[in-house]
Amino acid sequence: MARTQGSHAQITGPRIRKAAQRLFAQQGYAAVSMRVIAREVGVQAGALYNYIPDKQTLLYELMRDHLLELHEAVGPCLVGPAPARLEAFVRFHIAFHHARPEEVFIAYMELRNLTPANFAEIEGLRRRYERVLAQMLHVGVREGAFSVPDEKVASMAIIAMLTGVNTWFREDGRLSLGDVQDMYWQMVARMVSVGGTVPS
Amino acid sequence: MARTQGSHAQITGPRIRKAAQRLFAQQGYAAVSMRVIAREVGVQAGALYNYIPDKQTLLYELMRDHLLELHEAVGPCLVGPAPARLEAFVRFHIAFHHARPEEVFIAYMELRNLTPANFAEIEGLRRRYERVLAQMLHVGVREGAFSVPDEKVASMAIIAMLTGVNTWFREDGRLSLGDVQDMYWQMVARMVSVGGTVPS
DNA sequence: CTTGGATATGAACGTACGTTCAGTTAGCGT
DNA sequence: ACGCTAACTGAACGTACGTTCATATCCAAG
Repeated sequence: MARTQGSHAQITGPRIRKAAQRLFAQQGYAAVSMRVIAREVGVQAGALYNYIPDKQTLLYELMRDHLLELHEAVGPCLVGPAPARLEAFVRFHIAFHHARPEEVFIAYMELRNLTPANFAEIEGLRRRYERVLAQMLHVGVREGAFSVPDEKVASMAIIAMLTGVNTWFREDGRLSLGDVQDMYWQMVARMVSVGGTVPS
Repeated sequence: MARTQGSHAQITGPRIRKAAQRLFAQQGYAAVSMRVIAREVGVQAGALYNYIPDKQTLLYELMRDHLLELHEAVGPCLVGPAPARLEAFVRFHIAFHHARPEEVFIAYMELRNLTPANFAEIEGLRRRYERVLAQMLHVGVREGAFSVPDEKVASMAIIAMLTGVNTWFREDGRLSLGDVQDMYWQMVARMVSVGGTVPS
């Protein structure tokens, strides 16, 4: 047998990526075999190599696509006065990451399974995103709207705290995502002293 | 050959754990074989089973010991007035985690490689630590020293932000660990409104 | 109806995995 | 001096790994 009924390339390709994404997030890159991904898609392992050069590239492209999408999506947060931009960023980061738990998980957990060259690329994209927030804080501080101990440290602190939402928030819990966005914005606003100076 | 010169059980046992810790942190549980751990210790793979029942238990015990040590070490932070307790907690969490990057990395990244029973145990210990901070905030809010949108959410936000230090802080960077502790305490203090009310 | 390329199969490659166990040695207590 | 046992070796178990490739089938275009 070969080429089973109704099979098409434009369907199999994306299905491989989706299956790999789900399995990598659930069990980890090293723990998921090509044969398991293939079974999930409904083909034999050999067929995967019509769509990807190897397992490593599959992981790399999942991460890269996620980060490129992140960069595109954060664009609209970069207009308006500093406090409004920061609020938009906080709400955006929470919503974007909540909508893509698998991509986020992989992008954070599987960095060490990348080859050095691929790691450098992904790390670069991640750093670029962190600089978006750092720059936002920098402008706000210069304008007198924000006050932080250190712009880079504050941006790392804020991103870590926002990304952390994914580890505990559940859709069916006592809080809605909107509630969580409100709370985190309130905490971040206080942290950077939006709307008033805090005594030392 | 058997039993090479100068080998002793009370040395080999801890060496296995140390080697596994380093390798798991560097390459991930699934990517590290028993043979590699054994080579690192200087024995054959079979000898490992004089000290551990299996690979899974080795991972579980590394995580459990780390979390138990964390619980013991946080004890001294639980005395004094609420703001002092919170400051002690912030400084403690940063210092404790900075001193144990491998243990921290494993405890966060390898949860999904635990069997369900082991996962439940580790998750319980992690939750208990989170409740330490949540309780601290609860008391502070009741006494009027703190103001947060939600005690549980704030505790998750603070822990995520503090743990995040491990992902970027380097000993040889422009900041000392003391600088970082100061900055994070300042940000956390503002976040929970220590020392003054912040306008909405 | 024929044909050719796209799409898949399934076997095979060499290597590695976690774990067990009979056998061998080293060093201690006596 | 010597036996005992803790400590370790090295081979073996069955299974799985990522990747390649000759082969087979399907479908669309002519």
